[in-house]
Amino acid sequence: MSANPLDSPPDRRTQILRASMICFAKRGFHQASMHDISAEAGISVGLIYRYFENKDAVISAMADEHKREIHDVLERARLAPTLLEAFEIIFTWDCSENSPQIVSAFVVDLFAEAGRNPRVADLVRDVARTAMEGVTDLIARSPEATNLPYDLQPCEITEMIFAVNDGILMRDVLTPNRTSAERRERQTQFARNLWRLLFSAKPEPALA
Amino acid sequence: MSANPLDSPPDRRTQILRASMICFAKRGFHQASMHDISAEAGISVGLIYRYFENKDAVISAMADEHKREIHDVLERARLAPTLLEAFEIIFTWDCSENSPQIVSAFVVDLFAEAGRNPRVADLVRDVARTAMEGVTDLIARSPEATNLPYDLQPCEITEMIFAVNDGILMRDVLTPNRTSAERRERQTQFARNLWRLLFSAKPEPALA
Amino acid sequence: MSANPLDSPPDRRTQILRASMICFAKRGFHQASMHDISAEAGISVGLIYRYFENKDAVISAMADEHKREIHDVLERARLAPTLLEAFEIIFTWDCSENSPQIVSAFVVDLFAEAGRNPRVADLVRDVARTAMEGVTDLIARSPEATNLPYDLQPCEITEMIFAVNDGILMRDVLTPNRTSAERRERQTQFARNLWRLLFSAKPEPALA
Amino acid sequence: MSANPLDSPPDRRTQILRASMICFAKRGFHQASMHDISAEAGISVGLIYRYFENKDAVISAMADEHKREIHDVLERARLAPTLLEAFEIIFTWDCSENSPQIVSAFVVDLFAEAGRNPRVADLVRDVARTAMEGVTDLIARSPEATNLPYDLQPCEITEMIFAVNDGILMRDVLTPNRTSAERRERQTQFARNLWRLLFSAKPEPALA
DNA sequence: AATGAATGAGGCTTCATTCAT
DNA sequence: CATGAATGAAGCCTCATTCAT
Repeated sequence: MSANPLDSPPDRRTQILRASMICFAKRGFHQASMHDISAEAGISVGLIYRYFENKDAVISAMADEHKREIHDVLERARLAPTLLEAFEIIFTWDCSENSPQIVSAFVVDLFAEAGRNPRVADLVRDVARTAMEGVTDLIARSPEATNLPYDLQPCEITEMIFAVNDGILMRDVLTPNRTSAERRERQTQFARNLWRLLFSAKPEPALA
Repeated sequence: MSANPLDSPPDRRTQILRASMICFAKRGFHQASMHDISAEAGISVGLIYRYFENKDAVISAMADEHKREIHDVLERARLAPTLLEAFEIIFTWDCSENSPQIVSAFVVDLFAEAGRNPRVADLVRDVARTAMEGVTDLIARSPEATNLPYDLQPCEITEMIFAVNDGILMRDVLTPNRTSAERRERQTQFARNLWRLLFSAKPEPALA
Repeated sequence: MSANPLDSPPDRRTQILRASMICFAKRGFHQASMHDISAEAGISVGLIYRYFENKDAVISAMADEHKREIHDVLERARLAPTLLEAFEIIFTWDCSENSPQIVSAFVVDLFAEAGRNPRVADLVRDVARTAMEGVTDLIARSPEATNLPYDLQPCEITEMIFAVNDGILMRDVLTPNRTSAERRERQTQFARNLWRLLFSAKPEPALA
Repeated sequence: MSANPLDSPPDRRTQILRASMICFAKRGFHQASMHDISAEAGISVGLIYRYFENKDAVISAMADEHKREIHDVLERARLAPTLLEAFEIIFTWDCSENSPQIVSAFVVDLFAEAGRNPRVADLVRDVARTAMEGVTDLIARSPEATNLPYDLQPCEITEMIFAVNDGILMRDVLTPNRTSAERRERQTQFARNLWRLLFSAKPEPALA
């Protein structure tokens, strides 16, 4: 087809996973057919099976991708100069893509699938655990958290953060028309509000 | 089977919806077959079609049930003597059933479905809007919220509450073995922590 | 379709197995598609799965039918007045059907399948063992066999009989155009020849 | 892979056919995939198509091989000093290979295939006819058969021989664990027994 | 009101075959 | 000569839905 070495073996796996993400977000794991995926990827159905053993393997690979992405986000959050900025990175992790609603739809489906498919459940649990450990550590090492408000345990704070974060994501499937920028703006606001509630003794004068 | 007029048509609709809830939680909307539901309900497949036009109608009816349940919860929350107690009612609304993991699995799937099925999306959005209005009103009328912390808007507070609430629920699918009591305990704690963050200038001396 | 109680529930299982026999003989177990079978039976594909778990189960059921048929043949042979007549019954067991080539094609495929499918192999082995025990017993109790020729063991005689019988059947797939009567005639001749070789000290004056 | 001219094209056809024999015996003609064959032969799928037009051509070529082998066996039988030895050669033709069960599984499948594939049927029929002519001739020219027992025609004797021979082979698929030596021993015994029944007026004193 | 046999479209997967390299 | 990525038709099986009883 093309002799361009840049796309010659266009990394089929990635190509298929990208198409799968779109289809899964649009129709759900089990409503998306292998034909949907192949059409979205612009390849034949059979070719998918050269790269994935079966449909479940595609789902698992997507979960793996998700895991990797969350790890990247955590890494970036760790490098942030302030805890507030780390919060902002974490709360907007799904807004870098062109179509953020794809990410939220996918993740909600991923959790739904985790409720039934043990292989997926293990993966998602693993992601959740690692992410929480990372954030707990982040907080523990940050100056803002030297004297935590009230008697909240660090892990309680982390749980609160992730609950808010996942709750936003879950509700996002209800407003699919928000642009990436709007979403980012909104989620940044959540990050700041939560940060203030948690670490700020007094209201900030002028942040937003 | 039975000619006993007391249980003869024991509200078939409810019977079917109850069975559907179990099947949907166990396998997901689209993985649960009509046969699964009929078997769980102990009736024949054909009978379901006498009460519901098709499978989608069952899903919509379940969403309706959910709407009604959330309305009940809000009503109970409205009657609570204090805002903290209202919080506790809201945060533990899914813990009254015998098998709370059924509720969380169902709701996560409901949101996932809302991302694709406009009919379901409208319903869930409507539930969400009504619930948020109710809670915003609850807060506005409560003495604790006379002077809100920082510069948070009432609707921002409500969004935070629902984000936390939905986030907990979403993550609950990962820990299916928690008992109803454990879940209730945990979610009550979230309610209290969030309440303190939002409305308490100082740490409470002895609440738990 | 029909209110005739004789065919009202036309014993779907039997109907499916009869169609399967035809399809399997015509195309082989694995070349015959479920669609072929359903078309031959005049029903839909899905209906087959109400009576058989999957295609393998159909094959196994056919093997079971075969087992039952062989048992019947043995029973009839046991009741025969003379050993020669028993031989004739055994050697022509596959000639009662309208289309005897169907039986031979099926059985050869059954043995081929037995070479790979352990479940089928067990069944066929079981049939073979039972049949040989029956024939060995038949011979042992027959007057013709009081003094066996040479030093042949009863089981060696039985093995010879079954080898000849199966060999005829195997070669029959090469001459599919023989009528049932021709086949019966031919196989009867084999029975008589083998009987004479085994039990007759001298040539029979006028049998054929 | 290798530039060594000695093994570079190590008679690809033979290599492919040898691999096919193994795969066909193991899984049957139609269950064995071209990929199975290529893997067994240690080459790529595409290469098979350089030597064979399609899968059917491989099957036909295997049938051809079979024909050639049977011709060889007949030739060797013809050169045997006595008819009994000729019998023994014929009855053990499939025992020279390392894995005799491969041969029997293959031949049973070949006959099954002959029942459907006319091209294969013609080939197998041709083999059968030639072989029978050869053996009939062998018997006609042998001193043992000067005065045949009873009133058996030479061709009837030949048919009996081949029936026994094929019957043994067919049943062999049920006992796949016999060694080559055991199989040879057993089939030699059949040869002797049949020989005695056919040509020996009296039991042999001490042959086995 | 209730059953469950029956249908057939559609999903997942395999595999013979081709072809660019 | 040799590879193996790619295709797409076809096979097995499921399941929402209907309908005669």
